[in-house]
Amino acid sequence: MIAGMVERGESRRAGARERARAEVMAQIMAAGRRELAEHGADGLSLRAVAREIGMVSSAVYRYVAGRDELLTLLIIESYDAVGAAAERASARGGSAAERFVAIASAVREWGREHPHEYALLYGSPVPGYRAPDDTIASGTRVPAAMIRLLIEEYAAGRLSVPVAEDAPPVGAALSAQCGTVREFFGADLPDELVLLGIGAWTQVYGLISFELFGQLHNTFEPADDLMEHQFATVASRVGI
Amino acid sequence: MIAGMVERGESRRAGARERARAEVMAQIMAAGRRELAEHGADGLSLRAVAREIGMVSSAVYRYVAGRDELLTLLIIESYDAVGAAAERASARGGSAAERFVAIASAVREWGREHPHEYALLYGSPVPGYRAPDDTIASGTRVPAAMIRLLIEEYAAGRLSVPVAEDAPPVGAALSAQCGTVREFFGADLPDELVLLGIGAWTQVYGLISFELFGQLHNTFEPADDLMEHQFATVASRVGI
DNA sequence: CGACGTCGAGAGCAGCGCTCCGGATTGCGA
DNA sequence: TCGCAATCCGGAGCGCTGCTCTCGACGTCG
Repeated sequence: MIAGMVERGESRRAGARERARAEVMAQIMAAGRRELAEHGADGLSLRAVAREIGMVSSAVYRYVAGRDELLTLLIIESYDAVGAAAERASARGGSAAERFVAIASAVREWGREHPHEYALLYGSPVPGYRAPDDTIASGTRVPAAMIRLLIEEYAAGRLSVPVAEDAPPVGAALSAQCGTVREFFGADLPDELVLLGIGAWTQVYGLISFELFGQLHNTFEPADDLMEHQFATVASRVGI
Repeated sequence: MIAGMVERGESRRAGARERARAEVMAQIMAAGRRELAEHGADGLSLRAVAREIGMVSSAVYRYVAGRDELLTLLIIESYDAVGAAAERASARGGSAAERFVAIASAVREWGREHPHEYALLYGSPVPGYRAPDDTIASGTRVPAAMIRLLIEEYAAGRLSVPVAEDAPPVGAALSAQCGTVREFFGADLPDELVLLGIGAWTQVYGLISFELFGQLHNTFEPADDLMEHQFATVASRVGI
């Protein structure tokens, strides 16, 4: 048996057992992904996952601590998926404004293709469930792509700090919080531009969420034109 | 018995039975509100509601068709509550900018006090649950308060249509959708200002949701300063 | 006063998350 | 190579959920 495995090139050091375990784990994740996509976070049933991969429910607990942990794993996976989509969109090039719109559109597109996952990431947090810190690293990829855009433009001198006299002042506490963001990126970006970026991201998020959560029903639906217009407006407001 | 009721001024036409029914219904709603506030939408259990009012679960079905209907009733109630809060804030007077910030702050405050209700209204829609049209009337009260502000300012001639040459054009389809909004209010408001209002509301919603849904964790928390700054920024951007 | 309609209680079904236990299988070291 | 120990899977079971059905009791109205 072991000889056969070695013959097939399966490293004995890797451990056939670990391989099997990894495979089952992958099956669980895949089934969980399917269940999540079809029935949503609330409908994600560990028993259904077990059924789908031909296991009894208690066996799944050997791999996953519980429903919440499976949900967390899927959240991280989804954060990375939408983050990667945003980064790909940004990397496609073009003017800064075009890249910003591309990022926003990519997030929207991903959300339309994975509404349940989007809801899991950006909708109301599942009650009784506190997102562990593991997720925040993956969760910042989308806004990071936007901020990075501003950083690049600012570094290239193509972005000027808005000096509107009626702009609200930035207090010390708020400035310190902006510093946290700046520190995270290890780059220079004035408070005003950090806040401009936050405002842009929150508006994009608000627009996409309104569409996906059905708040635009009976008014701006289909929302393609609205999104295109608003994304462009935000981009021009940012000054890129 | 009936005589006694009549003596106490209880109209016989109203029916003692109907009175009792209304009272039980009120108890169900109150218990549902408590459960919702404490355990969230997912934790809202019809059995727990029944238990709380000293009934067996099946009896509750005489009053409510099911869990979804109870949720819908609570949604409408909550929409009206936050809508009323926004309208009160707007009615407190002040400059247009002050009133706008007051509306946004009122919504934020309401959300902080009723996080589960806010999530139910503006978070991911409960899977498998389609919001009936009953809710949309109540659901538009908050954005309506904001749009109404713009309408008043525009009617008073204190608001000019932004004519930035780099502003994205408004296509025919989008303009028609803006017309729907205009028609709803029965007032005059250029497309550009409608879209400006939509943008303002989506950004305010995005900001509040980010705070309440924990997306600002480890960065802009506490978020009071950020909110104050961003709300003011949005107000000044709208031109009020 | 009687019949009808309403109401609450109870039992029951299927599903859920999760735990515990027993038997089978696997892998590693003696 | 053999045996022990770790690992793993299946089954049973607990308490919870939403929802349905039936039955007895009661109020309401003709």
